[in-house]
Amino acid sequence: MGRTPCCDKNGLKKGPWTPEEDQKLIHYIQLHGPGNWRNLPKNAGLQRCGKSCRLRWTNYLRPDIRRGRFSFEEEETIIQLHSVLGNKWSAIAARLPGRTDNEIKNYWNTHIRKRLLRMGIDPVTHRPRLDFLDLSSLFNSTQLNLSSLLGLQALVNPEILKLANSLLISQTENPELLLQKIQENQLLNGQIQNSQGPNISNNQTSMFQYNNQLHHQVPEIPNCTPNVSCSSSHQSMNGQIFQENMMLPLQYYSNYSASDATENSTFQSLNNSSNQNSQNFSFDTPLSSGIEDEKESYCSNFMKFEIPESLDFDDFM
DNA sequence: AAATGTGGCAACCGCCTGCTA
DNA sequence: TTAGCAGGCGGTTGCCACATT
Repeated sequence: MGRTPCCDKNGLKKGPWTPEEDQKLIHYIQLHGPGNWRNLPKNAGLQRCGKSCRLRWTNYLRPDIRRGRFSFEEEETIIQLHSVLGNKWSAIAARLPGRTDNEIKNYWNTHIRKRLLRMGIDPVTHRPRLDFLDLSSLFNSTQLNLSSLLGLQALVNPEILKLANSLLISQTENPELLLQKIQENQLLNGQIQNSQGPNISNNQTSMFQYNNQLHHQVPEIPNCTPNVSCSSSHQSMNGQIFQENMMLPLQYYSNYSASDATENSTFQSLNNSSNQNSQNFSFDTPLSSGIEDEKESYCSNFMKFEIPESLDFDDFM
């Protein structure tokens, strides 16, 4: 069965919408409501196809659309939902009030996806990409003492491991439950925001305080990207277990913010946080360096993958 | 100042799904 | 049961603004 075009394209306008066209569409929908997109252009006096009108309305003109940069919480939610739903942009958008699937899709492709790649995280699987990591630097680094590295496992916050584990289980066994948890998390974030005012930096600070603890607990390994921490797992090494152990806990994702403004506010927040407790956090790169460098350094600081204690490095070689 | 490169985003394309007759 | 249709969806394109050379 051949798919017939939604409208006769002859004589219909394409390309960017003019303010006049927008006004016509808004006026018509205000009077008659959305729907019946096939007949809408004719009735509204628009030389557009119905599909174009629907897209223009749902992606741009709808009054409940939230314009502007994505908040930190929104970015975090997108990443969490994408790890469960994949490229189901409409499903993700349904859980982000005021955001359209198109907007989220664009934002993912232009900001989040690239950043995950730069961090060595596969944006499809949400797992670290070994092919992106310069593992040789791990072995060639004269400053990396492998035995002491493996001894770090006791320093990893067990709560992080617990959360990562529950996330992994939820993701693989019960995606719906994970979605529910994410929604609960969103509600909680909203409550925190409401109780603390509209400034998201409060929430960011609380989140980063936790990361700061992590950062404090796991000593830096200079000249080693990514930095490596050890899992408390005592499972024997095999491909599957290793891969699952390599699933990143959510905290690692939350260490960046994709929009420039949010990045700046994030770093301000971090900076303030570190000022309040200077022993709790320190940048590898001085804050006087470029923002981009800060971001890279900042991201790499948190690329702390879990490596099973029994990992045999010969398997890699 | 001009040419070129790059990133972001609105909009389009074509396939899929579900409803209806 | 099946054909036809409208609406929805994800992938892709192309334009424009800004950055860089």
